[in-house]
Amino acid sequence: MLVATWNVNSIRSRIDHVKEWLITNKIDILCLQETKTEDKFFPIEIFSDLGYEVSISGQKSYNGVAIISRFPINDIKIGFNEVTNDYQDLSILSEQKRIISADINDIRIINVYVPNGSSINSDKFIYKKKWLKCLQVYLREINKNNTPICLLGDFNIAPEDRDIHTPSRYEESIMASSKERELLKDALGGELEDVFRIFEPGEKNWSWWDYRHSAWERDKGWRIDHIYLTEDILSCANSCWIDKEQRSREKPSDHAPVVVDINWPPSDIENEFFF
DNA sequence: ATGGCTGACGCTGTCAGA
Repeated sequence: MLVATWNVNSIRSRIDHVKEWLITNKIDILCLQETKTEDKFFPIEIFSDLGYEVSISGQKSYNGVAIISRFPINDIKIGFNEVTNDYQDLSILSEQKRIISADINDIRIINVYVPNGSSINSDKFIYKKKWLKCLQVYLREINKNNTPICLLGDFNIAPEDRDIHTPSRYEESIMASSKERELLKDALGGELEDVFRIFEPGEKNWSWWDYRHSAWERDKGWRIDHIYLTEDILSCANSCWIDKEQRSREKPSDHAPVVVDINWPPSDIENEFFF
């Protein structure tokens, strides 16, 4: 089973790329961020015509997340407030459409678009910190159910220096600061593993290249799009990769998709022994 | 790179992203 995450920077601008990529790569579950459209304008029928179910949480111009799945999507939860109700800034944190989760094939799929934060001394960074703390509460709540979790999306954080092209230039700046790295780590709580790093420990593995400064041509990127798995699915993961080719296309998103291949449901393996 | 691309909105400029 192939599960993917992709910040598409507007689904309506990227629809041809997304559709083609989905078909060519036989993706089973695709989580999108920055769809940048109200739900009424989301091109649902393009995906349903291909046999996918679609769950969306969008807003005008900014943010927006979506789950596109070949398998039935159950128990959809939009925003933080449908999962947790004991966090103080819940109403402010729910205004921006940045999180959607659902049960698919007995996995809790959690699709997030973490705020960028703008700069360390801005109000937006305060918002980012609050958002990450609320994510921690949210994940604790979902973890109580003991279902396998796949948390994926655009985290707007490079977890380590090897996830930045020139780390020395970005010490304690946005997306690289120790504070946001710590908050992300706290949210993951030791339960969720960055599956890409299980298979690929090396440097120069980026998922985002700035549109400016010829960042793509100079391969100056960051790895800020991640897939985190709980141990029960992690042990079924075969591989994880970043599809850089999508960043090289005409009119690309500034992010490339990240894909994980999982042997799921795990009973398939047992069946191979029997038959 | 002191915000130098891109997209949305809606109007020929402004905001936001990362």
